Amino acid sequence: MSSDLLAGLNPEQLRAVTWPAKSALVLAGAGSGKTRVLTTRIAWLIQTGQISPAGVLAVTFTNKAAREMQARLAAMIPVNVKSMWIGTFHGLCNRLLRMHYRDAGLPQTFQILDMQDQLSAIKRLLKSLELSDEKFPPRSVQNFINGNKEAGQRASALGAHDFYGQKLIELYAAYDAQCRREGVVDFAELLLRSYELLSANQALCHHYRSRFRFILVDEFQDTNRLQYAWLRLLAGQDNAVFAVGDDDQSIYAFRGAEVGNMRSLLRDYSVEEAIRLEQNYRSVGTILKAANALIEHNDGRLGKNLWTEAGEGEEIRFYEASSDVDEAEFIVDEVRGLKREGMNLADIAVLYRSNAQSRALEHALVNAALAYRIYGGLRFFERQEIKHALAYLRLMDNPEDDNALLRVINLPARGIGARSVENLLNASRDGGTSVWQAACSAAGGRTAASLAKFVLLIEAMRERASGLTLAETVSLVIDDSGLRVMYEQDKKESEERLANLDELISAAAAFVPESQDQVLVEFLTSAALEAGEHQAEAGADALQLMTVHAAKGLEFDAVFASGLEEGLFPHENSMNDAKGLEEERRLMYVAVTRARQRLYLSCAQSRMLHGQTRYPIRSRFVDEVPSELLRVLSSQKPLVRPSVKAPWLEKKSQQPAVSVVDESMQGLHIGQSVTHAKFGLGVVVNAEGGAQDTRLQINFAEHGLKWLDLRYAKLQPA
DNA sequence: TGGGTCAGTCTTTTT
DNA sequence: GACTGACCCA
Repeated sequence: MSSDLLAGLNPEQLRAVTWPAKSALVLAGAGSGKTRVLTTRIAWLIQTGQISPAGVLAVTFTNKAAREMQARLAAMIPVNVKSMWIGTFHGLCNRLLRMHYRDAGLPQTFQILDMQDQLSAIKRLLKSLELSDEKFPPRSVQNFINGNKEAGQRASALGAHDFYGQKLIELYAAYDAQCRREGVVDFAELLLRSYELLSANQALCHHYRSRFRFILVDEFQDTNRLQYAWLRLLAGQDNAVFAVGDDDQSIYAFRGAEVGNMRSLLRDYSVEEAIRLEQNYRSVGTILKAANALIEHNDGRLGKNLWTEAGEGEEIRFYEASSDVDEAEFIVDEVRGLKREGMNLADIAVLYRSNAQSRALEHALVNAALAYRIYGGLRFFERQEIKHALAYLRLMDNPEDDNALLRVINLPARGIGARSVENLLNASRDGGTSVWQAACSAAGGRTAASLAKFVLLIEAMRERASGLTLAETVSLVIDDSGLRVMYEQDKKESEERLANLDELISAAAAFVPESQDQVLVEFLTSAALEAGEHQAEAGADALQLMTVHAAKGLEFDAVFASGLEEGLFPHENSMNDAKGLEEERRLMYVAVTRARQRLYLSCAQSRMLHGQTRYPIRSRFVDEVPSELLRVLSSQKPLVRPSVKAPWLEKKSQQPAVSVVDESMQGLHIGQSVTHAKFGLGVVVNAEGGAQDTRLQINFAEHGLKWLDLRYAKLQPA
């Protein structure tokens, strides 16, 4: 009967699926059927009696992927998929910590801080320690803490060479102490804490080791050091780690992912050779050729070449727009055309490097009345009204949660202003208590009628909520806290916010808890862990807009890779070191390999960014695609930059550029491509000075922005 | 205390 | 452009 399962697999897939009970590394190219391999292997292991469902530990990259894997398995074999441990690292660690909260030294109902919460916790800490956030930017403190946690390092294990470093370490320790006091745990802490739980607790570790004989990991290229260590710990000497990944699609180094884990796995688990899945079932030939050519430019790859039995397909279309607006309009036109040809909007994606780029697209789409869906930006559980409501819920569950308390203590305004809060914070710091306790004692005092009311409000809500369902509780909180009235009175955006609050009640009604006794905690946990993954879900027929990161693992009939400009894609923060640039290129590789049939590449000669206009030049990634694969669209805009008068010049009327008389520019103008003997190709982006001393600012492809004196710089129109 | 305005800042990607 | 923090005034 296992032949059913294995039917239709190609030889490499079959080899991977039926790999014996030892560790393996599967190098799975984009569109090579890796999800199928992974799920089929689990099904095969169960069907051949090598493991029971409860012995399965599978790690996915997103919660959505975990759900999909469960659904697929349920369709493949008749087992209770609930008994399997399938989830993200964070989800699995959360599960572990909830089950063994005592051993882990956590309160039973510990709450999870998302990045926002963590940041505000850090800001609060800095304030209480009277450290200026100029010297210690909360963001970098956050990075420091998370970076170290992801490397498995506690503050106590760190050493510093200088005063500043020492201070950071102290902050890290103080932050952890604060979290402990408040009963909260950040993302990285979930992992680190469960790692420590297992390594400190032999019996527990053994228990899980003997349970999970087979450990399967998807998107292995995006695991970080701590996750790798966690896997090693669980695998011990005897268990088999079956890791599936693609080093060419490693795009999360910025948050600690180590592609090197792939090589480490080969070494640490004595895997002789990786299994390569190179046959692609997704894209046509030209797209694969482009992807292969592009990724060739990276060094140190494990090596892999995608091929297909499908035909060559169409050429890749390239369009260089005059502006971001023009680019958006071009995309809209093409999407309309595709729709006329019968393509579903939902099978078309517009990808971009950063979320901010969606604005121009959105604008054009609204004008064109095309249905679209944007993934990214603010997620549901990150919206302020939702976070406010959740904060009340958290507070009811655990009043020691200072983060939650401070968020809503004066929201809606109830006469507890900045001054009172300050006093509370001081009292809590001096007394070594939570802010809640400080509020309780201060509420007894004479001046604190509003504080007393707040304390009573929370307690009353807690009492009234007992015995209610989750949805009823959420509804009660929204009403009794005054949030609903507050938004009803507030005209700005109130409709949407109220709708979101109602949506929260619906989400609570639809929530399926694992157990009956911790429903609220589970709900809050899932809100934090799944805050809204930026992954597309099937829905109405609408054009899909998302970042390239969010598109990982997805595929579309047609893909627009937009904003292919130096400084944007590759992003300026990453393009100056080799590693950063290679990650950008992998990102581009991911973008390209999302497309099944048709791929568009586009860039713009001018773009509004951060509220000002920039004149970027075409991304090097466009040039890394072999030109014979490209079809350049728009005849009046050849690959070489045109030297027509740029339309955006009019907009620059307040800019210094205007003070320059035309003659002084020797026939050059802003937006024009030029070459310089030393700096190479660039674009004139600004000008200043008078007729005698004109200086031009030029954005060079290789050397970035430079001011050059027109009298000396020998510039040639390109 | 609370609401308003304004200037200044920082913008890559996210489990 | 969006969000923050600072400042001012009722």
